[in-house]
Amino acid sequence: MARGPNKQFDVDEVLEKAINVFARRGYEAATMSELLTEMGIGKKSLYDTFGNKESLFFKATGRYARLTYNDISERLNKPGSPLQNIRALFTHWKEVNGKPGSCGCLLGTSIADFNTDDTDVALLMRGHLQRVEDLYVQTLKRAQDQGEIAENADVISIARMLLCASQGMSLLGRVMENGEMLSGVVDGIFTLLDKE
Amino acid sequence: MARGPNKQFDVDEVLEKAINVFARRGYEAATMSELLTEMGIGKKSLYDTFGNKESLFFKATGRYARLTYNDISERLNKPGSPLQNIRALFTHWKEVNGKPGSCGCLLGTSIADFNTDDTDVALLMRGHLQRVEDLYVQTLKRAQDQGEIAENADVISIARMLLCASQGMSLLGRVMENGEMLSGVVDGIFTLLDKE
DNA sequence: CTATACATTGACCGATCGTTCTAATTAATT
DNA sequence: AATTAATTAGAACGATCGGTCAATGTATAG
Repeated sequence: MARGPNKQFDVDEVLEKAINVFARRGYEAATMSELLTEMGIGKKSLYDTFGNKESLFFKATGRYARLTYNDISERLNKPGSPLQNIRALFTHWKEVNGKPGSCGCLLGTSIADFNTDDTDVALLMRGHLQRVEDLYVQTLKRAQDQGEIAENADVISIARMLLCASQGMSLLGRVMENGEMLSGVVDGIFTLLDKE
Repeated sequence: MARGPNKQFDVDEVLEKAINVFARRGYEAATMSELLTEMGIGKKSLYDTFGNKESLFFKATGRYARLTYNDISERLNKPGSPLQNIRALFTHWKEVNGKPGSCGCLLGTSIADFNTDDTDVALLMRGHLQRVEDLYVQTLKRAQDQGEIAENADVISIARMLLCASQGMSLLGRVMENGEMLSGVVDGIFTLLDKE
């Protein structure tokens, strides 16, 4: 009950909790009561700090996109084989999304859930997807330089296929109870990609 | 205002309208008023015929799954090259999902939106995905028989990859305004698959 | 010490949600 | 002609939604 002139909670920390709720329940289904309980802060604090629900969602997706991009970037830019880095990334996602109760990618589920007509959220998502696509392109080009895939391979198309598959994986992970399906997906991609 | 003892509307026809609303807005965001307006029937008729919102959604997804399965089956079982049939199917989806304002696959968006914890809807979705996977497997096996892909190719994994990619496509189609991205996805898949 | 900024709880708001129900109406059946 | 099944519009329901506000308390800054 009242803690003085400094915020008594870490903004990023409670935003992380909000991300979890939105990812698990979806934008519409997530109620403010749920968010409040999970975030563990007062109603007034929430509205003062994050604005209304849509604004909170925008901040949550923004943070999620930033963190996700950094994570992908780090994993793809590890030293060694670029192609193996891609494979390791997808294997990582297979494990994360294959767990029972996995919620998938907040951005992916939000594309389906949030009305993306022409709001800021839609722009945020397009920008994120574009940047991740670029990460794949750069990595695939390095794979070309190292002779891992064919010189004349269409890296942009392959990058887009990877982007698409990653979203599909997080979606399928939500509904399939065992990770078997996702293992197959990754195998399917790389039995093909390894032949390049 | 009152039309006698026979239903004055075609059940499947208004269910089709409901499918559109759910696909466009998502389960939670779609309100009964919206559904009523779009379906063009009275409130009592709706509740008498379809039960409550969840039951209506279940019937809508059921019909959608059935129609989708039949469409896929028909396209994959056309005479000629099985591999080309798969490619034609994905090219078709590229065009459908690439259109501005496309809503994507009702089942895909519902996976993200509807709470799939352990309801009938989740079972319906798993069953549908499994059946479509089987369609791909059968088609890929025929492609093997005809020497279109390698004898030792892991057709189950490739089938799962295709299933995953198709869901990713319908998701990306919702948020990307131009079909360029999806064209790349299809090209990416088949530049790889053609090498098998 | 005083003032200020931030916190908390909880009551409260109007709007809308999904749903039920009543009343009136119509057309086919018997 | 009477009955029955299906329709419609619309009133009304309690619940819950997102959001606001007032009252109160507390730690820091000057």
